[in-house]
Parts: sequence; C-alpha cells; structure tokens
Amino acid sequence: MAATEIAVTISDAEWRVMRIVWTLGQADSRTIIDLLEQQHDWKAATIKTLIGRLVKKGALATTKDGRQFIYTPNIDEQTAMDTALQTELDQMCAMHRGTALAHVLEQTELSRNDVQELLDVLNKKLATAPAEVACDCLPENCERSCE
Amino acid sequence: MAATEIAVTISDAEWRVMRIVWTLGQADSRTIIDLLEQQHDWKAATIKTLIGRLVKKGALATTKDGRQFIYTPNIDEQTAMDTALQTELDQMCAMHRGTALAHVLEQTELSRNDVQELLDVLNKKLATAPAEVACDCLPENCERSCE
DNA sequence: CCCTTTCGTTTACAACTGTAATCTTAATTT
DNA sequence: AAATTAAGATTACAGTTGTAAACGAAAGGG
Repeated sequence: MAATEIAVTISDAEWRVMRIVWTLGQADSRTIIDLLEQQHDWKAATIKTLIGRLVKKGALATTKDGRQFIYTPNIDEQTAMDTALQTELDQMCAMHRGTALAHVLEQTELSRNDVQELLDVLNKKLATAPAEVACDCLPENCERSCE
Repeated sequence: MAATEIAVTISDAEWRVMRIVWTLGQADSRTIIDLLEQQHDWKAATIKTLIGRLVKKGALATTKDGRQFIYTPNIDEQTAMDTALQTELDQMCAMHRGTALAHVLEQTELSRNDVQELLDVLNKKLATAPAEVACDCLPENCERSCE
C-alpha cells in the first residue's frame, strides 16, 4: 500500500513551511507562524495561506486538536529532497551533470560522514562508469553532438 | 566587466529551448522548432513563445540575419546548471544535503572522468570536513534540533 | 503583381505562486 | 453577556508558466 506519497510539488515558499514541520515533527499554526515570522518578512496571513495550500496538496496532514489543528508531514523530507534535486538535474544535459554535481559538492558544507557516504557511492560507481556520457539535448536521430 | 550574466531564471519549458541552443551554439527559430517538435508535443507557436520569452529575459541574444534571427546563448550552460542546482539545494535543510547528493549521485550516470572529478573534490574536502552539519530549518535562537 | 508560406509579435487564458486583507466563528477576557 | 482575540476559510491580485491561436509584414513562387 505504498503510502500515497505521490509526487506532490512544493513551491519555494512552501518549502519553508515544510522544513519547520519536518524539523519539529508536528506543529500547530501558531508555532509555524511564529518561527517563520522570525525568518522572513511574511505576514501571518501569508503563512496561513501556505499552510492551507500544503494541506490541500496533501503535503501536510491535519489532526483536530480542540479548536485548532496539528500539522504533520505527509511526505518524507529526504525523499522530497532527493526527488526535487533529481528532477532538477534530469532536465539538464546529461553530459554536464557530473561537472555540475562536482561544482555543487564543492560549494556545499558536508560532514565527514557525508563525504564518506559520497565517496562510497562513487567508488562503487567507478568500476562500471562508462568512458563518457553523451549529450542528450538533441533528438535521437540527430547526429550533432556537444563539444 | 563581468558579462551581465546576472541571475536569469529559466523555467522548465525554457530549459528545453536553451539546451538546443547551447548544444548547437547558435540556431535560427526553424531549427529550434524542428528539433523541439521531435522531442515534445509542442506546437510551433508554443516554441516561438518560449524563444520570445528567453530573448526578453536576456538568456538568448539575437543577430539579425536577413529576414530572421540567429539565436545564441547569452548565459553559460554550465553556470546555469550549477546555479540552478545550487539554488535548489540551498533551500533544503543543510543537515540532509549530503545524503540528498549521495542519493542523486547514485542515480546519475557518470563518466569515469566525472567520477574522478567528484572523488577529487571530496578528497580535498575530507581534511576539513566538520564532524557534522547542523540543521538550519529553525530560526537562530531556537534551540530545537532535527533528529 | 497576387497567393502562400514564414517569421516574429501580440493576445489569450488557465494554473500556480507570492503575498496578503478580510471574514466567520469559536474562544477568552473583562 | 459584551468585547476582544485567535484560527482557519475565503477572496484578492499581480506575475510567471505552459500552451497556443491569431495577426501583420516580409519573402518567395507563379
């Protein structure tokens, strides 16, 4: 029954809300609003809108608690992150993805464990890595290639 | 004078157009339309709109060639890729970025050179990598932490 | 010189986003 | 009980995006 965690699309502003709820595990609107008002120049009404949209999209679940709601994540944070990143990368030229990832890795702060995790993945790939990955920007039959 | 390559935002559909032009180096609308019609279910009019928007945004430059235009990229492909990926990653929890990158690396086809390039970056980072990267989803003063 | 094709521009239109005010209703306070 | 506050729902509104038709001008074919 694979949790109906179909591809919910979360907008940039909505990500901010999700991050709060993911981090706290659950939260009522007051908490979410208080925290976000500290991070952004958003009015309470704006945050309420975002929460509402996330509920409608199915990214947040609600549990009635007396007069108000408790919001909980309905989708997994790591999964959402992986998917968003993968989707972004997949729309770019296959030939340059590796370099893009290298550049991003370089700019990203990583813990020793992260680095180790990444090294492991790469070492495992080394064995079967192809000599090169072709550009996939043009239609199949087109023999043009990128430089 | 650093090419006025300020942050142009390219939408998903527009990326498809840019990829064609990046790959060919330059192209007239006929070429772009022909190639994209093979990859997508887009009408010529749709592609024209996308080209028009990219020109207006400054992502494509035009050179008059008789009656029509020759379009050339006004922004660098690799830079655009790096930036888009970085921007996406930066809006996610710092603590989980490493894992997200590992998952994406795993799914991405990489050439031997790519893998090597990535290994180099990581090995260089290993020395100074912190024991851990803290979650940055909550406001500063908030001592809550993710698990 | 007309007809047709082609190219770029203008207009269209709904969905999604960022940003927020207002309204309803229930709860809290005096 | 009356007044105030808080929570969620409704409405707003402009800009971006996906998707495309229509239009005007120029070029090419007869």
